[in-house]
Amino acid sequence: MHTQANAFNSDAFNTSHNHEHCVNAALLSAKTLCRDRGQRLTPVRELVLRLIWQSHQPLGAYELLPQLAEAGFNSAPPTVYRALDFLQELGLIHRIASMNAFIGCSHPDEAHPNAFMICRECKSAAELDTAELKSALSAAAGALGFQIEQESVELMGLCQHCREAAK
Amino acid sequence: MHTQANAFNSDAFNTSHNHEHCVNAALLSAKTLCRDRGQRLTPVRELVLRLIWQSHQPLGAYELLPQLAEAGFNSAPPTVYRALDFLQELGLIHRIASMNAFIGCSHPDEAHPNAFMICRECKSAAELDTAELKSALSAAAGALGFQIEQESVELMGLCQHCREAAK
DNA sequence: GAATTGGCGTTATATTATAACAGTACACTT
DNA sequence: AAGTGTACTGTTATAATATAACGCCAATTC
Ligand SMILES: [Zn+2]
Ligand SMILES: [Zn+2]
Ligand SMILES: [Zn+2]
Ligand SMILES: [Zn+2]
Repeated sequence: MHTQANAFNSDAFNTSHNHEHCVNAALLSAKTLCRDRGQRLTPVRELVLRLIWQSHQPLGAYELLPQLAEAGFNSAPPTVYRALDFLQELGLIHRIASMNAFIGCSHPDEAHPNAFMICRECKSAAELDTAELKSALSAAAGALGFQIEQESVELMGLCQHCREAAK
Repeated sequence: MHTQANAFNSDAFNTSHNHEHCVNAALLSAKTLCRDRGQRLTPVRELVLRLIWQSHQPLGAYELLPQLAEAGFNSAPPTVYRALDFLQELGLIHRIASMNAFIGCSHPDEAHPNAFMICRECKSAAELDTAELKSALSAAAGALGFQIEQESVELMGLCQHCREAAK
């Protein structure tokens, strides 16, 4: 079963759901967010967002290009990077620095750290719930006088699914 | 004052010390570690390690090339990347993915997560003490059935030094 | 000292990302 | 509706980061 509520619960590792629902919910939410902020979710941007959301695995910019071409858009790097920058600035996607790849944000309306679990087996990535994590980070850094402005947490490992499959 | 003990206390933000001591201690420690593991700290590798340690700021591979050339080594990318890979595998340096850059490890003898604070002002980076952090991460990820194998934490912000200077 | 291994030099190329400028669509004013 | 400015996109070129592949030499092993 799959409700809008859990479309945003970061459970990308559970692949046994109708992911099209997630994608549609994310697009709807993105449209609202853009309207609220006076930004335009143009066709290229919307397509890029859809393509990224369709994948549970972070996608590289150059993986998107052929799909843009297929949809009749210009498929030169600047096109996709511009869309990615826009989506990132609005908090609709995150960049996974260790992979040079991008993935949809599961709760773009609230400010939160960039924190992901990435499965080495299925390559899926899911956002980490970060209320407690954030305070642990602040405490650790604050003890050394460091004031955090932006977090990036990327945890590599095995998701539950792949762990069970490996047994 | 500056003892070997605090050469490894991660306080890269405190620039008011004789950093040459840190560098020498790191090189000495690297030599021991290599000998123990039957690895060779060749001249190129040693120079790369020294260059990286000399900087409190993470250095990119291509920043090292001219300095290798100056020292009479080949200065093509593969040379420096091979040295960097070697040093990384031995845990002597860390890669900061969000910056495509490398920095010396302040405690290469003990296994630990890749966790850094990076100052946006002075660009210095310092390792985070991670005993508690690690358990916070494991707890957060474990609650979702994710088994962490490798951590990467990169915190951007302002170090104490720059924070005080900004007042 | 022959064979094997590991490290380096070298050339070429892959991958990721941005600069710069021209044209086009949209939003806003009048 | 026409004019005007702005934001978005197309296009070409190039920068920045990283790796593949191969051959040579030096060290280690047998
Ligand atoms: Zn998010
Ligand atoms: Zn998995
Ligand atoms: Zn370290
Ligand atoms: Zn600073």
